[in-house]
Amino acid sequence: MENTLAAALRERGQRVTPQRLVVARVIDELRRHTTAEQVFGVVSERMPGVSLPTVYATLELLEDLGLVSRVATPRGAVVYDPRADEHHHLVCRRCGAITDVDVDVPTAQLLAAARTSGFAPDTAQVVVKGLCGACAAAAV
Amino acid sequence: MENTLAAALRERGQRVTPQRLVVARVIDELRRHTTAEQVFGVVSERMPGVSLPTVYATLELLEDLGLVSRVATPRGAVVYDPRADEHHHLVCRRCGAITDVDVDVPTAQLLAAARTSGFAPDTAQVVVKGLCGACAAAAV
DNA sequence: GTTTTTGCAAATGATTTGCATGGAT
DNA sequence: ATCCATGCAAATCATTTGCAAAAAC
Repeated sequence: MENTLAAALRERGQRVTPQRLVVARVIDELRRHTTAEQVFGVVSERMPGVSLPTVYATLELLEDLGLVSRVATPRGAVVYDPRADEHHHLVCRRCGAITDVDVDVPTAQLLAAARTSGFAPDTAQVVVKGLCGACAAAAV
Repeated sequence: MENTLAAALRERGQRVTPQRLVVARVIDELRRHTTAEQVFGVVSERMPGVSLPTVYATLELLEDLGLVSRVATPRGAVVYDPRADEHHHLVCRRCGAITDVDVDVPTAQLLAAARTSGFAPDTAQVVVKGLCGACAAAAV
Protein backbone atom coordinates (compact mmCIF):
# COMPACT_ATOMS: atom_id res chain seq x y z
CA MET A 1 0.00 0.00 0.00
CA GLU A 2 2.92 2.33 0.65
CA ASN A 3 4.16 1.93 -2.90
CA THR A 4 0.73 2.60 -4.31
CA LEU A 5 0.52 5.69 -2.18
CA ALA A 6 3.94 6.98 -3.19
CA ALA A 7 3.12 6.50 -6.85
CA ALA A 8 -0.24 8.21 -6.54
CA LEU A 9 1.29 11.14 -4.71
CA ARG A 10 3.98 11.67 -7.32
CA GLU A 11 1.42 11.54 -10.04
CA ARG A 12 -0.58 14.23 -8.33
CA GLY A 13 2.49 16.32 -7.67
CA GLN A 14 2.13 15.91 -3.94
CA ARG A 15 4.88 15.06 -1.51
CA VAL A 16 5.88 11.69 -0.23
CA THR A 17 6.47 12.25 3.45
CA PRO A 18 7.41 9.72 6.12
CA GLN A 19 4.28 10.62 8.07
CA ARG A 20 2.07 9.69 5.16
CA LEU A 21 3.87 6.43 4.62
CA VAL A 22 3.59 5.45 8.27
CA VAL A 23 -0.12 6.22 8.41
CA ALA A 24 -0.70 4.19 5.25
CA ARG A 25 1.30 1.29 6.57
CA VAL A 26 -0.40 1.29 9.94
CA ILE A 27 -3.94 1.37 8.61
CA ASP A 28 -3.03 -1.36 6.17
CA GLU A 29 -1.54 -3.56 8.86
CA LEU A 30 -4.37 -3.07 11.31
CA ARG A 31 -6.70 -4.46 8.67
CA ARG A 32 -9.86 -3.58 10.42
CA HIS A 33 -12.10 -0.66 11.19
CA THR A 34 -10.16 1.87 13.15
CA THR A 35 -10.90 5.34 14.40
CA ALA A 36 -8.58 8.22 13.65
CA GLU A 37 -7.54 8.21 17.30
CA GLN A 38 -6.58 4.57 17.16
CA VAL A 39 -4.52 5.11 14.05
CA PHE A 40 -2.89 8.04 15.79
CA GLY A 41 -2.05 5.85 18.76
CA VAL A 42 -0.26 3.22 16.72
CA VAL A 43 1.41 5.75 14.47
CA SER A 44 2.73 7.59 17.51
CA GLU A 45 4.48 4.44 18.73
CA ARG A 46 6.42 4.16 15.52
CA MET A 47 7.00 7.79 14.87
CA PRO A 48 6.67 9.86 18.02
CA GLY A 49 5.74 13.46 17.36
CA VAL A 50 3.32 12.87 14.53
CA SER A 51 0.37 15.12 15.14
CA LEU A 52 -3.28 14.23 15.17
CA PRO A 53 -4.18 16.79 12.49
CA THR A 54 -1.64 15.15 10.21
CA VAL A 55 -3.26 11.79 10.78
CA TYR A 56 -6.64 13.23 9.92
CA ALA A 57 -5.28 14.93 6.83
CA THR A 58 -3.60 11.74 5.69
CA LEU A 59 -6.69 9.65 6.20
CA GLU A 60 -8.63 12.12 4.12
CA LEU A 61 -5.95 11.93 1.47
CA LEU A 62 -6.06 8.14 1.46
CA GLU A 63 -9.78 8.29 1.06
CA ASP A 64 -9.49 10.65 -1.89
CA LEU A 65 -7.11 8.18 -3.46
CA GLY A 66 -9.53 5.36 -2.84
CA LEU A 67 -7.09 3.46 -0.63
CA VAL A 68 -9.31 3.46 2.43
CA SER A 69 -12.96 4.12 2.89
CA ARG A 70 -14.73 6.03 5.50
CA VAL A 71 -17.69 4.41 7.17
CA ALA A 72 -20.07 6.12 9.53
CA THR A 73 -22.15 4.20 12.03
CA PRO A 74 -25.74 5.29 12.63
CA ARG A 75 -24.48 6.88 15.82
CA GLY A 76 -22.26 9.16 13.80
CA ALA A 77 -18.99 7.58 14.86
CA VAL A 78 -16.54 7.58 11.98
CA VAL A 79 -14.29 4.66 11.22
CA TYR A 80 -11.72 4.01 8.52
CA ASP A 81 -11.68 0.80 6.62
CA PRO A 82 -8.57 -0.37 4.77
CA ARG A 83 -10.49 -2.72 2.55
CA ALA A 84 -10.60 -1.63 -1.04
CA ASP A 85 -13.05 -4.21 -2.33
CA GLU A 86 -16.68 -3.37 -2.01
CA HIS A 87 -18.30 -4.93 1.00
CA HIS A 88 -20.96 -4.08 3.51
CA HIS A 89 -21.36 -3.59 7.21
CA LEU A 90 -23.43 -4.85 10.08
CA VAL A 91 -23.66 -2.29 12.83
CA CYS A 92 -24.99 -3.19 16.24
CA ARG A 93 -27.40 -0.55 17.48
CA ARG A 94 -26.61 -1.51 21.05
CA CYS A 95 -22.84 -1.77 21.32
CA GLY A 96 -21.82 -0.18 18.04
CA ALA A 97 -19.71 -3.12 16.88
CA ILE A 98 -19.04 -3.19 13.16
CA THR A 99 -18.72 -6.42 11.19
CA ASP A 100 -17.98 -6.97 7.53
CA VAL A 101 -20.22 -8.90 5.19
CA ASP A 102 -18.95 -10.11 1.87
CA VAL A 103 -22.22 -10.82 0.19
CA ASP A 104 -22.70 -9.15 -3.15
CA VAL A 105 -25.67 -6.81 -3.27
CA PRO A 106 -27.18 -6.02 -6.66
CA THR A 107 -27.07 -2.25 -6.69
CA ALA A 108 -27.11 -1.84 -10.46
CA GLN A 109 -30.64 -0.55 -10.56
CA LEU A 110 -29.97 1.87 -7.75
CA LEU A 111 -26.84 3.19 -9.41
CA ALA A 112 -28.70 3.58 -12.68
CA ALA A 113 -31.38 5.61 -10.94
CA ALA A 114 -28.69 7.74 -9.34
CA ARG A 115 -27.09 8.48 -12.70
CA THR A 116 -30.42 9.40 -14.20
CA SER A 117 -30.78 12.11 -11.61
CA GLY A 118 -27.38 13.54 -12.54
CA PHE A 119 -25.49 11.99 -9.67
CA ALA A 120 -22.08 10.45 -10.41
CA PRO A 121 -21.90 7.40 -8.14
CA ASP A 122 -18.66 6.23 -6.70
CA THR A 123 -19.44 3.39 -4.30
CA ALA A 124 -22.52 1.89 -2.75
CA GLN A 125 -22.23 0.75 0.84
CA VAL A 126 -24.96 -1.05 2.65
CA VAL A 127 -25.26 -0.55 6.37
CA VAL A 128 -27.39 -3.10 8.14
CA LYS A 129 -28.57 -1.95 11.51
CA GLY A 130 -29.59 -4.44 14.14
CA LEU A 131 -28.36 -6.36 17.13
CA CYS A 132 -25.12 -8.30 17.07
CA GLY A 133 -25.12 -11.85 18.39
CA ALA A 134 -23.83 -10.89 21.82
CA CYS A 135 -26.27 -8.04 22.34
CA ALA A 136 -29.21 -10.06 21.02
CA ALA A 137 -28.39 -12.75 23.58
CA ALA A 138 -28.03 -10.17 26.36
CA ALA A 139 -31.35 -8.56 25.44
CA VAL A 140 -33.29 -11.67 26.45
CA MET B 1 -47.61 9.45 14.46
CA GLU B 2 -48.57 11.47 17.52
CA ASN B 3 -51.12 8.89 18.58
CA THR B 4 -48.65 6.08 18.16
CA LEU B 5 -46.19 8.01 20.24
CA ALA B 6 -48.67 8.77 23.01
CA ALA B 7 -49.68 5.13 23.20
CA ALA B 8 -46.09 3.93 23.27
CA LEU B 9 -45.18 6.40 25.98
CA ARG B 10 -48.08 5.38 28.21
CA GLU B 11 -47.18 1.77 27.77
CA ARG B 12 -43.65 2.50 28.89
CA GLY B 13 -44.83 4.60 31.80
CA GLN B 14 -43.30 7.72 30.32
CA ARG B 15 -44.91 11.10 30.01
CA VAL B 16 -46.85 12.51 27.14
CA THR B 17 -45.62 16.08 26.91
CA PRO B 18 -46.51 18.76 24.37
CA GLN B 19 -42.84 19.05 23.39
CA ARG B 20 -42.67 15.40 22.46
CA LEU B 21 -45.85 15.60 20.47
CA VAL B 22 -44.67 18.64 18.54
CA VAL B 23 -41.32 17.08 17.70
CA ALA B 24 -43.06 13.94 16.50
CA ARG B 25 -45.50 15.88 14.41
CA VAL B 26 -42.82 18.04 12.85
CA ILE B 27 -40.52 15.22 11.85
CA ASP B 28 -43.48 13.36 10.46
CA GLU B 29 -44.62 16.32 8.39
CA LEU B 30 -41.16 17.17 7.13
CA ARG B 31 -41.10 13.64 5.90
CA ARG B 32 -37.47 13.33 4.90
CA HIS B 33 -33.98 13.44 6.32
CA THR B 34 -33.65 16.41 8.60
CA THR B 35 -30.93 17.36 11.01
CA ALA B 36 -31.66 17.89 14.67
CA GLU B 37 -31.07 21.60 14.13
CA GLN B 38 -33.63 21.75 11.36
CA VAL B 39 -36.19 19.97 13.49
CA PHE B 40 -35.38 22.40 16.27
CA GLY B 41 -35.96 25.33 13.91
CA VAL B 42 -39.40 24.22 12.84
CA VAL B 43 -40.39 23.13 16.31
CA SER B 44 -39.39 26.52 17.68
CA GLU B 45 -41.78 28.26 15.29
CA ARG B 46 -44.68 26.30 16.65
CA MET B 47 -43.67 26.18 20.24
CA PRO B 48 -41.20 28.90 21.11
CA GLY B 49 -39.01 28.07 24.05
CA VAL B 50 -38.47 24.41 23.30
CA SER B 51 -34.84 23.66 23.96
CA LEU B 52 -32.37 21.94 21.69
CA PRO B 53 -31.50 19.30 24.29
CA THR B 54 -35.17 18.39 24.46
CA VAL B 55 -35.28 17.98 20.70
CA TYR B 56 -32.25 15.72 20.83
CA ALA B 57 -33.71 13.70 23.67
CA THR B 58 -37.00 13.32 21.85
CA LEU B 59 -35.35 12.24 18.62
CA GLU B 60 -33.46 9.61 20.56
CA LEU B 61 -36.69 8.52 22.17
CA LEU B 62 -38.42 8.28 18.81
CA GLU B 63 -35.56 6.20 17.53
CA ASP B 64 -35.82 3.83 20.48
CA LEU B 65 -39.49 3.44 19.69
CA GLY B 66 -38.68 2.72 16.07
CA LEU B 67 -40.65 5.72 14.84
CA VAL B 68 -37.70 7.43 13.18
CA SER B 69 -34.31 6.19 12.14
CA ARG B 70 -30.98 7.78 12.36
CA VAL B 71 -28.79 7.81 9.29
CA ALA B 72 -25.17 8.85 9.21
CA THR B 73 -23.44 10.03 6.07
CA PRO B 74 -19.84 9.00 5.39
CA ARG B 75 -18.90 12.48 6.55
CA GLY B 76 -20.36 11.69 9.93
CA ALA B 77 -23.29 14.09 9.60
CA VAL B 78 -26.35 12.69 11.29
CA VAL B 79 -29.81 12.93 9.86
CA TYR B 80 -33.21 11.73 11.06
CA ASP B 81 -35.77 10.02 8.88
CA PRO B 82 -39.36 9.14 9.57
CA ARG B 83 -39.10 5.44 9.11
CA ALA B 84 -42.22 4.67 7.15
CA ASP B 85 -40.88 3.93 3.70
CA GLU B 86 -37.46 2.42 3.44
CA HIS B 87 -35.34 4.27 0.96
CA HIS B 88 -31.71 4.97 0.25
CA HIS B 89 -29.38 7.92 0.05
CA LEU B 90 -27.03 9.57 -2.37
CA VAL B 91 -24.38 11.54 -0.56
CA CYS B 92 -22.14 13.99 -2.35
CA ARG B 93 -18.55 13.57 -1.27
CA ARG B 94 -17.88 17.19 -2.16
CA CYS B 95 -20.70 19.26 -0.70
CA GLY B 96 -22.33 16.67 1.54
CA ALA B 97 -25.79 17.07 0.01
CA ILE B 98 -28.12 14.16 0.69
CA THR B 99 -30.70 13.01 -1.83
CA ASP B 100 -33.25 10.24 -1.57
CA VAL B 101 -33.61 7.35 -3.96
CA ASP B 102 -36.69 5.27 -3.89
CA VAL B 103 -35.40 2.32 -5.85
CA ASP B 104 -35.83 -1.02 -4.15
CA VAL B 105 -32.57 -2.83 -3.48
CA PRO B 106 -32.69 -6.61 -3.06
CA THR B 107 -31.00 -7.12 0.27
CA ALA B 108 -32.53 -10.48 1.06
CA GLN B 109 -29.31 -12.38 0.53
CA LEU B 110 -27.37 -9.92 2.61
CA LEU B 111 -29.86 -10.12 5.45
CA ALA B 112 -29.78 -13.90 5.28
CA ALA B 113 -26.01 -13.84 5.55
CA ALA B 114 -26.26 -11.49 8.50
CA ARG B 115 -28.64 -13.83 10.32
CA THR B 116 -26.39 -16.78 9.68
CA SER B 117 -23.64 -15.02 11.56
CA GLY B 118 -25.92 -14.48 14.55
CA PHE B 119 -26.79 -10.89 13.76
CA ALA B 120 -30.43 -9.81 14.16
CA PRO B 121 -30.98 -7.31 11.33
CA ASP B 122 -33.32 -4.43 11.68
CA THR B 123 -32.98 -2.31 8.56
CA ALA B 124 -30.67 -2.18 5.57
CA GLN B 125 -29.82 1.22 4.21
CA VAL B 126 -27.70 1.86 1.18
CA VAL B 127 -25.51 4.91 1.06
CA VAL B 128 -24.20 5.76 -2.39
CA LYS B 129 -21.16 7.99 -2.30
CA GLY B 130 -20.26 10.12 -5.28
CA LEU B 131 -20.64 13.57 -6.78
CA CYS B 132 -23.97 15.31 -7.03
CA GLY B 133 -24.92 16.94 -10.32
CA ALA B 134 -23.82 20.40 -9.29
CA CYS B 135 -20.44 19.30 -7.93
CA ALA B 136 -19.77 17.00 -10.90
CA ALA B 137 -20.34 19.97 -13.21
CA ALA B 138 -18.11 22.21 -11.11
CA ALA B 139 -15.34 19.60 -11.01
CA VAL B 140 -14.73 19.91 -14.75
C1' DG C 1 14.68 28.15 -3.88
C1' DT C 2 9.90 27.33 -4.03
C1' DT C 3 5.88 25.23 -2.49
C1' DT C 4 3.79 21.81 0.26
C1' DT C 5 3.35 19.67 4.64
C1' DT C 6 3.93 19.60 9.34
C1' DG C 7 3.10 20.61 14.35
C1' DC C 8 1.19 23.42 17.60
C1' DA C 9 -2.53 25.68 19.74
C1' DA C 10 -6.76 27.33 19.43
C1' DA C 11 -11.39 27.34 17.14
C1' DT C 12 -15.36 25.04 15.80
C1' DG C 13 -19.69 22.66 15.89
C1' DA C 14 -22.69 19.08 17.03
C1' DT C 15 -24.28 16.58 20.82
C1' DT C 16 -24.50 15.63 25.84
C1' DT C 17 -24.66 16.54 30.84
C1' DG C 18 -25.79 18.54 35.62
C1' DC C 19 -28.96 20.63 38.12
C1' DA C 20 -32.95 23.25 39.72
C1' DT C 21 -37.71 24.31 38.24
C1' DG C 22 -41.96 23.04 36.20
C1' DG C 23 -45.39 19.78 34.75
C1' DA C 24 -47.69 15.20 33.90
C1' DT C 25 -49.60 11.48 36.32
C1' DA D 1 -47.60 14.29 45.98
C1' DT D 2 -44.41 12.01 43.20
C1' DC D 3 -41.26 11.53 39.87
C1' DC D 4 -40.20 12.47 35.13
C1' DA D 5 -39.12 15.98 31.70
C1' DT D 6 -37.71 20.47 30.65
C1' DG D 7 -34.70 24.53 30.05
C1' DC D 8 -30.57 26.62 30.83
C1' DA D 9 -25.70 26.89 30.80
C1' DA D 10 -21.67 24.72 30.63
C1' DA D 11 -18.97 20.54 29.37
C1' DT D 12 -17.44 17.32 26.11
C1' DC D 13 -15.82 15.21 22.00
C1' DA D 14 -14.01 14.60 17.52
C1' DT D 15 -12.49 17.15 13.92
C1' DT D 16 -10.80 21.36 11.57
C1' DT D 17 -8.22 25.67 11.01
C1' DG D 18 -4.50 29.40 11.04
C1' DC D 19 0.00 30.15 10.98
C1' DA D 20 5.11 29.89 11.37
C1' DA D 21 8.80 26.53 10.96
C1' DA D 22 10.59 22.43 8.55
C1' DA D 23 11.02 19.41 4.81
C1' DA D 24 10.37 17.64 0.00
C1' DC D 25 10.85 18.73 -4.57
